[in-house]
Amino acid sequence: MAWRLDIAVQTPAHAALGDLLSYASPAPLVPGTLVRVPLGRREVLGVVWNPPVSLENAEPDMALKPVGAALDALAPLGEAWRDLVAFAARYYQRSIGEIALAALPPQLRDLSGTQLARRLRRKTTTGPVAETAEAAHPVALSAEQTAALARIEAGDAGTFLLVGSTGSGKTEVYLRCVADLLAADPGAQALVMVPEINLTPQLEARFKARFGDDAVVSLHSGMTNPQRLASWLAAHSGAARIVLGTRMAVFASMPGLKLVVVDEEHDPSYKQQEGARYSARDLAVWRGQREGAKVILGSATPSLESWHQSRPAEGEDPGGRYVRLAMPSRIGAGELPTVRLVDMNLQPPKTVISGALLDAIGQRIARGEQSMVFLNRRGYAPVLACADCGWKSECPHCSAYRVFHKIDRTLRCHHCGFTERVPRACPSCGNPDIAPVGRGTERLEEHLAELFAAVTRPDGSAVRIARIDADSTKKQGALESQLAAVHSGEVDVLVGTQMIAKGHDFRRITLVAAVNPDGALFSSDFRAPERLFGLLMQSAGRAGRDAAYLAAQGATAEMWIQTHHAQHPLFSALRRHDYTAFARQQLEERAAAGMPPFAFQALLRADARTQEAAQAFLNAASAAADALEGADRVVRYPAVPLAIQRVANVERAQMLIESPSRAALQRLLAQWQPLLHALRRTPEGKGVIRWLVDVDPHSI
DNA sequence: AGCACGCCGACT
DNA sequence: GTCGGCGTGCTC
Repeated sequence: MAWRLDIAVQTPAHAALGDLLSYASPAPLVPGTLVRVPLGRREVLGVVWNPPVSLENAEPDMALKPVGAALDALAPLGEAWRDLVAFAARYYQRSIGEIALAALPPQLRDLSGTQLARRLRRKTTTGPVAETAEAAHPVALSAEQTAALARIEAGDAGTFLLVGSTGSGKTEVYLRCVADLLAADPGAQALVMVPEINLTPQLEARFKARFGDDAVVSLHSGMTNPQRLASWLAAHSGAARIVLGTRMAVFASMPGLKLVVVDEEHDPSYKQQEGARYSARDLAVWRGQREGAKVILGSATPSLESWHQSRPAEGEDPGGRYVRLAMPSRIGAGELPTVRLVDMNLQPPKTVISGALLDAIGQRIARGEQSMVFLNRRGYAPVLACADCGWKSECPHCSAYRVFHKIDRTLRCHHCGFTERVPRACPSCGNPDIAPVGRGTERLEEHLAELFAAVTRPDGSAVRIARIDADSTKKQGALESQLAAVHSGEVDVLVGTQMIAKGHDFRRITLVAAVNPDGALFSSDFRAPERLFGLLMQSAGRAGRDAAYLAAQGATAEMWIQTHHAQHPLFSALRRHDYTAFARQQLEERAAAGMPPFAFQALLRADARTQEAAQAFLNAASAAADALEGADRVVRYPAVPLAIQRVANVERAQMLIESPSRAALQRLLAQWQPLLHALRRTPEGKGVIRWLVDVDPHSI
């Protein structure tokens, strides 16, 4: 008896291949089984997707290749997991195989069945969660935490938006929720996601302290392949009760999943920006509903989408898809910092740090407190320019300037990576006097060191300034050691990019300053204000996290913002720490303009050798869509170049597609896909290097 | 995506 | 005379 198996293999949806490939098998392998199959001249890993079909009476219309070895030491991937993958593939316009194989640990691809069996034997101890010292003596919950926890635990399932200010103890609610769940159900598993790899170690430490080392595994791209495989296997077998990870963890195989936590759910990192452009937060919500698991979305500044979808638990206004739970008070932390706006229009021209802010930082240094200065631009200066001829440090391959990095005297393109030594003189006119324009974290660090050269710490030693950004933390372990220096109090002033705004629990910082946040206020990206508000609120949350310390110091926590637009409503809401007012104002604007969350969007992007070719493809695609069913319910905007039009000598253009109905947008995209493939073979598709669809794009 | 086959420039 | 550039085409 022979069977036909439909198998998902890693082929992109771009190819002229069907989604699933069919193979012959002597055995009716069940869906979810991992198999090795021949594809062209190589052998690849695949997942049996559909129930086997008997070939008994079938005509041999196509010679099917036989499947290779099945990895039968491994339990087949469950139906819920396959549903999640299939949904993600459909929704984000990718092939099933692409999503499925990307969701599996890479090492599974080159491990033989026997090797795998050996790995599995090594660790499959499903035991009760260890009683750790911390678990035996949990901290008392506040009234707000108790209420939120009670509401989450009240029903069997549901999605909750936990709106808690920084320091309100959201993590403790997650921990309790997980603890109660695991105690009540010996087979239950919990998935906890954080936006960035950097945040996993501290979360892991906290969960392991509570639940023991064996109960917890991590899943993120910073791990080695063997580590990832081990974690994945532990999750898949149920041995790991808790999986912590970044967005990729949303696809972890967890047969007992009962709870999903998405911490800092508003964070843009949850949206994958390469390959399959999925939103791990949105998939987490879908997965929770599909599997009957509870989902907790946590944030101090929720995404406007989530806010809009949610309604208060005790409200007169029902109908939200998520239950909104508020935890406005900080626990063990001081009051939220006082927000001080510095109107830069009233400062002398070219002021970098206003006198008042300098004084405030200086006083803190003298008292032995720490300050954090935040500037979202790494490098020394964003541009190098010649005052004589007007030459600027443009990247020859991109429509962007190369950033001046003084440390190694290079000009570096942050888009394509092209790096050169800084020229001694202007390459255009020979003038030796070329100067940096604007400032990045490197220059700010240097500037602050000069300004505070004469200031001493309480013990009489010199001021210590540190910088944390993507450049300073490139080396393995660099971030950890730099953070440790801040925690130990060695550092007085910490300069950095948004990397330092997120999550880190600094106890002695009493002042946070954003020295130049204005860029996002008038950005062409309609989501920029939302991101800025979240980032500033999050940054503010770094100050005054330890009430006892503040009291001992007799200090108050402050958030300083230097701006040329002090009257902007964003800042007035920030000043009151009033997310609700900010959200209301933004949602009114969005509603009036028919933008998300009141509309649903997708982008069609094309990359080509020339801008004309890229746009020609998009225009042809748009014309082709006219004939599609339901096209009248979807608006297609004209093709435009991307904000950074050319990267690495590739011209980029995009077209926005929008509809008030998600279903209508989805229907159009599904029908469009085959037309787009076909278009590449036409004259309009000539010169197109690649095209892609981005559903629910984050930046436009 | 891989990985082939297939035609045109600088090297043993 | 070969090694190798990446341009089209195929993979159940």
